[in-house]
Amino acid sequence: MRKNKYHAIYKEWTDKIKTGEIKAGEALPSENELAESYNTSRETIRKALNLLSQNGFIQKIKGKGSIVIDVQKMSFPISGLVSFKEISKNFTAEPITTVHDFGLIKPDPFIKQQLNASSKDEIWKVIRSRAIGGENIILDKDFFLKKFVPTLSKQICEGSIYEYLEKELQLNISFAKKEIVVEDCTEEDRGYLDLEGFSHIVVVKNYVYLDNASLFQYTESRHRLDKFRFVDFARRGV
Amino acid sequence: MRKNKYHAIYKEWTDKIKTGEIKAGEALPSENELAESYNTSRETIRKALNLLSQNGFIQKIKGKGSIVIDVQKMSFPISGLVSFKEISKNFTAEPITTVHDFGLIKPDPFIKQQLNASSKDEIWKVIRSRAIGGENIILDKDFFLKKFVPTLSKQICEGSIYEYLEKELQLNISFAKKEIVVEDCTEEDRGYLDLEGFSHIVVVKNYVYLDNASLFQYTESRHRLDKFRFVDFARRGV
DNA sequence: CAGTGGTCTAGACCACATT
DNA sequence: ATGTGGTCTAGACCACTGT
Repeated sequence: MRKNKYHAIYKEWTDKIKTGEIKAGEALPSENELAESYNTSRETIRKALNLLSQNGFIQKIKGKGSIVIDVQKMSFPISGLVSFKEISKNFTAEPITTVHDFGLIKPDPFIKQQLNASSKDEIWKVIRSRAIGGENIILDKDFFLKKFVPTLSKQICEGSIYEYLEKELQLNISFAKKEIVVEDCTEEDRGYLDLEGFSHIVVVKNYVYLDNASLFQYTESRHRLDKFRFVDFARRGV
Repeated sequence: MRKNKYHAIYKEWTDKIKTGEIKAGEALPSENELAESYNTSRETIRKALNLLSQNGFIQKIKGKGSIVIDVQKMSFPISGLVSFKEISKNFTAEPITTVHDFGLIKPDPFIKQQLNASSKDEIWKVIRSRAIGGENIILDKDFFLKKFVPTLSKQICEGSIYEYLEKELQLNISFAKKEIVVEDCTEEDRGYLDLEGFSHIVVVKNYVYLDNASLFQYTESRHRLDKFRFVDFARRGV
């Protein structure tokens, strides 16, 4: 995909780790050896290794080397910015998306605040439920600023909106701020989901930004308690 | 603290952003200007700016510059590896820790598996509740491998175990894998917490590793539903 | 002691945005 | 054309680990 040298090296070693060609506890070749074998400089190797380290594949130990971290302890981190399509790969059952509401709206006070929108902005509102194994367990409420997403259709919403945004509209999603809380179920939740008597629901609020740092989407992903799972890898210190 | 040049520069600019000396949307000086003014090389400046970018302070835009991200949208990310003491800074009320159980145990099958421990390993078990505003809302269950933590006392557990581990024992906590799920309340939860009728509880499971990549702690932090909040900053892509 | 990763330098060329 | 960030190089010195 990208033509970065260090990214290619990163990819090559993530593959070796994922496939088990290198196992947890084993060491990678030293930075000097890698620099030699890839015919590149050590700093470039280090960029690749830092990526591996940040993403939880290896631990670098001064004076010793870079050793592979056990990646089995949890199914692999799917944290960060992931769309429903990516998440659902981890399920065996076939997920089904249903679009319940789709259209252009004027911002109500809540959305206006979430998206830093003005009263003149128009906003795409999309309400979708996600069924896995025959049960509707996730309710996704998406709001996009029309000035960044000029066109959208119900059909696109039945597939992957993100694929459309990135491939068709060439939008570069760059980062997101995420908040996870538990709320009381609403009438809307009860209407669209199979709640099985649960009175609360896990809400993941996402503020999504483009690469020019403008906020363009606010999303609430509402998960039935018993089906919610979030995994994360974190390095300590600044 | 550390004497890294790039880390010092990083710290200097996080301060300027946090205090509002530079506001969201404004640009930092260019990399060349910064290199000049700090009398250092551009690569060193870039290491500092990459830290700012990874931690959600700035967005770097090719051809334009590094602009400050709005950091108000959510109270500042306290994600990743944080101890209870750090979390509680964000509360106004004074938190109170109570140690309910403290001692050395032989691993039961569950803990054995969580810590990859052998039957001969000894394990410190610590059960603590956290009260904020007079209500016990968090139950922390900590398990440490004794081979990494030779001595521990009830008194230490009443304060910050992490401070003890890092300052006294000189252990370098390096990274953690985290999992967030919702479970049914247990009798233990009901015994130590003020649950107010909630039947479920948010469980944060933490697998904590030292800088030599050895797993030394497993922790379950059990939060009352209405008091749980997790925030995160994530950049997209590999 | 030799080998490892951690930091830093002073250059170079590129892709992109602005004027 | 100029200035910006993104990548890459070929060195250097340091702190740490092993023998």
